[in-house]
Amino acid sequence: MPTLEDVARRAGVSTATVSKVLSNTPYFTEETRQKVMLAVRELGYVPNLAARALSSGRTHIIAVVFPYVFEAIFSDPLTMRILQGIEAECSQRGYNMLLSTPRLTVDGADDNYLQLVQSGYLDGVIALDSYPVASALQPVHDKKIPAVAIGYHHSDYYVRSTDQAGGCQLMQHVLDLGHRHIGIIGIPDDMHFSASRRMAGLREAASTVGLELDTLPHTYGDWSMPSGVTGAIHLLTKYPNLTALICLNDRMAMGAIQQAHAMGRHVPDNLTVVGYDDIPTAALFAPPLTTIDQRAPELGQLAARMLFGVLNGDHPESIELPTYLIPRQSSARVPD
Amino acid sequence: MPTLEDVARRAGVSTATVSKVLSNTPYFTEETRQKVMLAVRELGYVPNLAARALSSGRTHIIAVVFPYVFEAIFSDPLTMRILQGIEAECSQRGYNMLLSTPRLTVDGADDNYLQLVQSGYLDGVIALDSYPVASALQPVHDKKIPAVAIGYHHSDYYVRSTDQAGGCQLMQHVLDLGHRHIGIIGIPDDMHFSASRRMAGLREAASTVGLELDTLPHTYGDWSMPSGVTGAIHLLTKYPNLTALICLNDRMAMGAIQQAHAMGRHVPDNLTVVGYDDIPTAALFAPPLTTIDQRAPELGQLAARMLFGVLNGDHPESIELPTYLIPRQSSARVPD
DNA sequence: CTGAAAGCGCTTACAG
DNA sequence: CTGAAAGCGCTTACAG
Repeated sequence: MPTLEDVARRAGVSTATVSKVLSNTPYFTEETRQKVMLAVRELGYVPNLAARALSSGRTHIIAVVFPYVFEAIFSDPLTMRILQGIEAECSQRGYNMLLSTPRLTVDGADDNYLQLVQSGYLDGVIALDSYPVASALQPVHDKKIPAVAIGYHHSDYYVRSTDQAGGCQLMQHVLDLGHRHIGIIGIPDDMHFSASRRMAGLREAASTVGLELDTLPHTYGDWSMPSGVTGAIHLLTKYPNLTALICLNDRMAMGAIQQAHAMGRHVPDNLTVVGYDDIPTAALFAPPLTTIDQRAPELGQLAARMLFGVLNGDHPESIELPTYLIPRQSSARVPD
Repeated sequence: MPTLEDVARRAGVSTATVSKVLSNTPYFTEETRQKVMLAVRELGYVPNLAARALSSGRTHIIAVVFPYVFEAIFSDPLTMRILQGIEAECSQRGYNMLLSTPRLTVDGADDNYLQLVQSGYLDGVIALDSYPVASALQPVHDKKIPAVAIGYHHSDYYVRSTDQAGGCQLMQHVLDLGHRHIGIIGIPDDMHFSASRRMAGLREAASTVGLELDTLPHTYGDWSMPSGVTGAIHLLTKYPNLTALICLNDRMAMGAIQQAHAMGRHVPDNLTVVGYDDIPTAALFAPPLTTIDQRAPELGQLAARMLFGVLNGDHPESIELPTYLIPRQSSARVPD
């Protein structure tokens, strides 16, 4: 492979000149620039990024950190849509995206991840930071690498969805349809910040009609569809008079609906089931799911944009994205 | 950050010694090793990967290349499951995964991608290489970077699914149920190798009962669920006597089923619809989808394992993974 | 506007 | 078994 030096020799200038021309420093005669660019083209020169990284301290690599906690993140459509938003922004800016999926426990992240963070490979980090168990960004902050959190851990820069407002909208919708016998399929307490905020939203809305959330039948899942099945079995068996099920994400809602049908309940005539996230399948499920859109791709894109801002020395404002109720056919008025 | 030199000074040895101890070269007294490791720990030393990359020529980064052709790859569950398989293997081996999503056209891949490939950042590449329009691996091969293809373009090392056999199984299943009025929702010719192989499989099985595939009603989609809806509208309107629809992937099949229901056809009593891929939602759809399992995570994992083999100087055998028919409730005997 | 030279932090023959 | 020294391919003050 041709090096900077080869280019310099061919163009009849110094390596310093080539380097500066290539990095678009001003103050060069048009003639010099031409000579250099010609040599670059003739030689098919491409800079060696490792060398550039070592001498400049910038790698043009950012890490996207999606910790493993509950289960395979790759089967979570929501995560993937966030990733999509980040990717769009990175590829446009010519940054490379290192996908890191550390295992996160109370002891922190795994060693591979820690090594990566300290390796000097990363110009910046975007992390899903929603697990109270530990902050994926802690080691990143320690190393003073520019970072933006998607979530609730402490971080100078973050984007997040207004989860509480979303929970509120969801409960309000169910209440507006006249339901009072409502079951909840949630996430174990203190396992997930967003889930806790959504619960807080449910509680807030419930209290406006004098309903105490903690008195409602509830059970826990792990975001997966099978856990929605299990949750529905539990709730519908023990509390057959329930007329509505609120699930903290769409996949659990889809599992719950499937199970409800298997148990002879018809959604929505006989049972209202609502979800959260508006993943792509939600609209296409039978019946189409009433849910909350939290604009996942936008979340990712804004996080990336914010990181690039920080990388440029800006101090962007952190962002809270609003949520939107998407009423579809899985919810209906309570039967008389 | 402490450097190798700091460690050497503290341990009272040379940098060469530290470097060799850390890379597990043999021939060191236990005492030396101890001294070095102690200094490493005391200083919290972590190697600078850019420096290591520059001097050793190895970056410990592999690129996972998923080209954009049809649409957002991140909403394709199949792609995500392949990624999951690759990730599992990489994280176990301590390799970092750079996710690259070039735009692929007849003119080849975009410049960012080309630059990346030539940058010296990549120890190896795994690429989805199924688009006849261009090989994502061409520039990688040109640069002589170790690579494995998931797909059909020419490559020394590849993994792929036996798509033709899968197509065959699928058609056979439909024929076994007595269907002869069969519509096909496929992919435009020569747009996707796997799709073409699956079609070849359909043709092969059809011919065993004297059915000529090209005489069957067919239409094209783009893998997406909405394109399955459109395809079903077209086919069911123009050929109301169809008793079965074969779709080349699950998402189009789900779209088709939804549309069939909207048009008053009942699946499977009144219409059989089958898909391909066995994505996670397939089992949970209403009705659960009859489909072909092509073991996507395994595909990814084997590709990664193969790449690491090549990186170690092996010459692993390329692999074809078998497919499995998964009969569920979206297919049934043709009504009398 | 351009260049000489040091330096980024490692690894790797080569000696001993 | 250990070390001195060159070299990987860039960038960046510093001079001029």
